[in-house]
Amino acid sequence: MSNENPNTPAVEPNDFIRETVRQDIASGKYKVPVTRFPPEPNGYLHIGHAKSICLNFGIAREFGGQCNLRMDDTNPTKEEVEYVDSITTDVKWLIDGWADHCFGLKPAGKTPDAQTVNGKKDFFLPAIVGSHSSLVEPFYASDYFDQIYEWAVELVKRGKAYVCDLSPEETEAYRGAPDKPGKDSPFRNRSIEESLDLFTRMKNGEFPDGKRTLRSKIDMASPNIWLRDPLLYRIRHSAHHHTGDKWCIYPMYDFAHCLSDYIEGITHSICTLEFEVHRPLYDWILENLDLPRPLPHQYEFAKLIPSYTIVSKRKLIQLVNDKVVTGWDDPRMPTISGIRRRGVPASALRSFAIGVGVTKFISLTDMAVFDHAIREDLNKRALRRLAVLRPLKLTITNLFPHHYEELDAVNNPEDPGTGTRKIPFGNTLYIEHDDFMESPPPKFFRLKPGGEVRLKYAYIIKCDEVVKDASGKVVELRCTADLDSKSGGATSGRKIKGTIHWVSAQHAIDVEARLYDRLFTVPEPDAEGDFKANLNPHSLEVVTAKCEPSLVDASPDLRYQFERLGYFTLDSDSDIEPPTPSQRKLVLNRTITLKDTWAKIEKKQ
RNA sequence: UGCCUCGUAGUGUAAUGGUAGCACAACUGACUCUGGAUCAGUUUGUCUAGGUUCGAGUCCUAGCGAGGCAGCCA
Repeated sequence: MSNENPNTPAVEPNDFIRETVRQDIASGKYKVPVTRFPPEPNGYLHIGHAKSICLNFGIAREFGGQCNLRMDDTNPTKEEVEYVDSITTDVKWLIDGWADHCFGLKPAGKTPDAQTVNGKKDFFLPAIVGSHSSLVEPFYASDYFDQIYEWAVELVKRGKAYVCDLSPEETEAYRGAPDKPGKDSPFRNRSIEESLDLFTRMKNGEFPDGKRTLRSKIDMASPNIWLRDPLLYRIRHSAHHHTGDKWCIYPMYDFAHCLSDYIEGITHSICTLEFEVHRPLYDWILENLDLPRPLPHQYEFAKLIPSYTIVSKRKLIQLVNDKVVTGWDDPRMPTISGIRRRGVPASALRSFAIGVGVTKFISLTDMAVFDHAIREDLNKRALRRLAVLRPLKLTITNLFPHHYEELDAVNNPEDPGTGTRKIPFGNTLYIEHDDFMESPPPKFFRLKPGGEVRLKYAYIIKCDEVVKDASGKVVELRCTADLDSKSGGATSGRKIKGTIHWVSAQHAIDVEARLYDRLFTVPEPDAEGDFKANLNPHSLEVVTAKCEPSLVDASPDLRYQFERLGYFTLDSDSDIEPPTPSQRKLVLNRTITLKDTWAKIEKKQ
């Protein structure tokens, strides 16, 4: 399957961050932009991350730069290799064929080189860009622990940092409040030598967790809380997924992030709004270390908040642990892996993630916009197939029971190059149960007693008889066909308002169709109260669908449209290589329904 | 009661002192062997009050509203 978006926008996106990048390149501040996508490996990537990925990689590709993937792994108690792997897979999938040529990775196992620049000591770890080699891997902030430690020592030597013995509770009390200045720590003015000694001993594991910290020395009275001598290092006797048990002290986000950016030569460090108040600290750290190369700068944008779902990692993990969904990649999840499994092409997700724009205004993005992006993409590429989700038997009484013919069906009217296929037709069919109503409301132009309808690619039929079982349920329709009305036939031009899909009962294959719907029933599930009270009880319905036989060859790389129903994709629960085609177990996920004007009319009536 | 940020149709997003546009949604209609797609059209907007200016969504002031910040999380 081509990963190219069939609707690549003619105009490149523009926003306040790109504006800055443009100016920085024009002024010669940087030669090319180097961005990074820095997730913490403590959960799966979701649709909100997709926006960030598209922003960072988008800037890289538009300005001839690069974008590094970096694990922001400075907290050993929360991070796992499973998440590193899923993140890497998801990023690759999302940018494949679009920005993989500016994907910055590093040689496996490589850490920064010490070098001298303009007479100053420096650490630098350049990326390998656009490599598909297996000898490259993502960057890890934890690969910089040696360098970050050295810089911490440097800050102490410059009198810009000190070891503090305050307990966590005392530290909090000393910090003050947003509208109340803090108080200096009693350890703030201890000697450089003593801090150096204590910091070394912290590193050597002489103290238990929480006993001491390394703090910057800035201003306890600052109106910005993040400038009130924020912590640089804490003690954590805990193994790390990437560095093992080498360390028992770990740098805080604020200290590690700006320096990681610097080491990789990042120019524009883009993050979400909640880090806005951290920016002065980001700058303070870099400016107080006398670094020889150009410094990175931080820019903030509003994260994506989609309606009818949640993106909080804590809540997502709860859905997984409580088995509300089958896993992180359940097609109802807003995770990138879930979206992928649902059958959404990467190009559709990108189109959405780019289309929502980049601002500093926190907004709720209507999921209908994503739905539209998916349909727009899939409409262009999906192979049309006939399938019936809820079968109703239909017998054509003026054809013999052994009647057999093959009809031509178009694979994709949006793409004539995909040609046609043959579909079998006989006197016994299945049609969609919804396509028949015994006493329909006005404007229902499908089948009704005595009414006529076109069978797609086949004949116009008339409903003569409705057969019911003992309970009164309709179990069969007996119809006569206008035998001259076959597509291309003598009376094929007759105007019939309705056209319905069907499959030949004798030739149809059974498929497990998983019909997914949105996971929540309200636009903002976690606005108030327990978000799980807003779960949609009908978010998954499983039916055995009757499909045209060509689907035995269904491929996970292709997308299908079941005509008049929706878009489907092969799920990984299917057999890929069965002993014989007829033994193949097929599971299809409904990616999204087609737009349904009738449902809207029906609702109004 | 501190600091920072943000307010443009229902939703999201443009307009960089010069005709408020686009997308989604909604609604009409055309076309249709997918009630899909496509095409044409309609409805709805600059938070408020002052000021600067020939001219303000844009600049200034004040107000109102929303959000963020007091993890040894990121």
